[in-house]
Amino acid sequence: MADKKPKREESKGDSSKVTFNIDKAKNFPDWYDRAIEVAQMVDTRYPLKGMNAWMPYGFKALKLMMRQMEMLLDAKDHHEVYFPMLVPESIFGKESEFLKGFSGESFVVTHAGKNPLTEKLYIRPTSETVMYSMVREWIRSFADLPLKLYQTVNVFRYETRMTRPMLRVREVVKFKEAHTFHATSKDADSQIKEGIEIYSEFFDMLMIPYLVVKTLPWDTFAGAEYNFDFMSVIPDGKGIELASVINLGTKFAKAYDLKYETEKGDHEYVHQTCYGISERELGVVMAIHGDNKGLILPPLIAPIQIVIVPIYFAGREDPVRKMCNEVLGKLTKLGFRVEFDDSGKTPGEKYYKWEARGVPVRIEIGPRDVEAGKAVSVRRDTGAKASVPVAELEKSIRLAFEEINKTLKENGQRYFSARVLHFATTKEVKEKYTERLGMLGLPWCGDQGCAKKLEKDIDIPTIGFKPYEGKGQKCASCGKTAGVTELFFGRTY
RNA sequence: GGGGAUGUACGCUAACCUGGUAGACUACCAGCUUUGGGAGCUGGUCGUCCGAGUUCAAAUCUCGGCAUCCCCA
Repeated sequence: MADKKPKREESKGDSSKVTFNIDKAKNFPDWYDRAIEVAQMVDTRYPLKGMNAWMPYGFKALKLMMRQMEMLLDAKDHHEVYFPMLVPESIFGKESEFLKGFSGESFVVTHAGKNPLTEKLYIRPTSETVMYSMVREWIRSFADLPLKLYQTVNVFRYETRMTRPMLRVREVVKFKEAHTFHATSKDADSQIKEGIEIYSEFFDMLMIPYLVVKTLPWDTFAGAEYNFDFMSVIPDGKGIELASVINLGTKFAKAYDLKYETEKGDHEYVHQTCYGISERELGVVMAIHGDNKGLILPPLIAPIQIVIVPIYFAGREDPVRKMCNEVLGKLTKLGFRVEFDDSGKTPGEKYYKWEARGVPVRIEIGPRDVEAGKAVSVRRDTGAKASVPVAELEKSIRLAFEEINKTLKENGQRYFSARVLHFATTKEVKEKYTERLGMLGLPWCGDQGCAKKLEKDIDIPTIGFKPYEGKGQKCASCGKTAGVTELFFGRTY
């Protein structure tokens, strides 16, 4: 493994200098570790696999991101709740498919001090079982439905594969899981649509490009009827699941006896959905948009949106400091998250520091600016500098934020379209998909045998499928034209 | 689950093979000085993963534990 903290790269001159020099497509793990380190997102030194300490800056970014999701959920009548972290084995094991899927990767509490517990306690790997055993008491009649809940909790999964901060962890931090309860299967289906809309809006806000696919029937979430996955790609070409929107049908309702009384007085099982996101999303934002200076954060979730760097000269500090404070006060009042870096470091060092953290806009103020009543504004994404009259700073910053968003969105789309490829036949895949990076789609008739055959043929695992825009595709396996969808393949995280 | 590698200061690394004063860089602290892209000078703080064994003497050799990383299933 390369040095974790190599010597500074040789400078090419001015703002083209970088903090480190790692090709994130070729050597993603090293790039990602360095980016996290220089941005002070999480501290990876805690001696437990897959469990990291969140540092102030990283945690603020995470909270800002999660706040957006809360606003989206609240706007659609989801209510926040909290359920316990420990689950008695008797409750955990009620839904057999769920038990099969999750018992192997759960941490289990067996002792209290030295004394063995009479019943094993599971630490939630996700909260279906905990919540449903209680919500059973909360739902009496059709008038209680739909019930849409969410909670923000840490969940624990004993990952055996390699872990990576945020992207794959054993302690998932601030897992935001929504669980909904409905009278009919039709209602549950439309809730799935709402879930997809909420998540689409969320990922659009974060400038994360994605693909929504339906998971293959033999590959659904443990205990689910069907689910949709939001998939993106990280720079090394591996697919990554951003989120899953899951229709649980009545499987859990039957296991946990979740019934409601209908208008006629009958008792019916409720229909359920669930969907969740986690810290992983932040990791993906960093991975897709970061560069060799560090992070590039969308202004929406940047803990510091604007940093003010004073340029002092001996004996002339006061007017500069005064103006910096004025600008700080003015911008803060306008609602921006602003930092005035008045530390004793040199300007250059400050530039590197705040660029590493992905601060969208930097304002430099020196004696020249004070005299002219101007400030220099620098964009993190492009490095473009502009001298702006102080009176026009607000306007200029708002415009810069818009442009940064636009740039990130376009970069994201370009990035993604180069990594999601569409083919008609396996022959074409073998000829053209030589680097085997990203995800690829092939036409598929819907038959399990055909999917397995294609998977084996091109030696890349299936991800999920989605309808084609047009018509006329032939299944790449059997050649049938009826009911053909695009089946996606890719190596995933 | 199977295999391999590694553990020295916040970080990176030297000394380990061949046992004998733990050293450099970075970071951090103090002072001076400087500031439009990682300045400099002086001084200072901090370290051999844990346990056992061998030895006059262990960072170094042996055994065990713990942790991390990598590869394979």
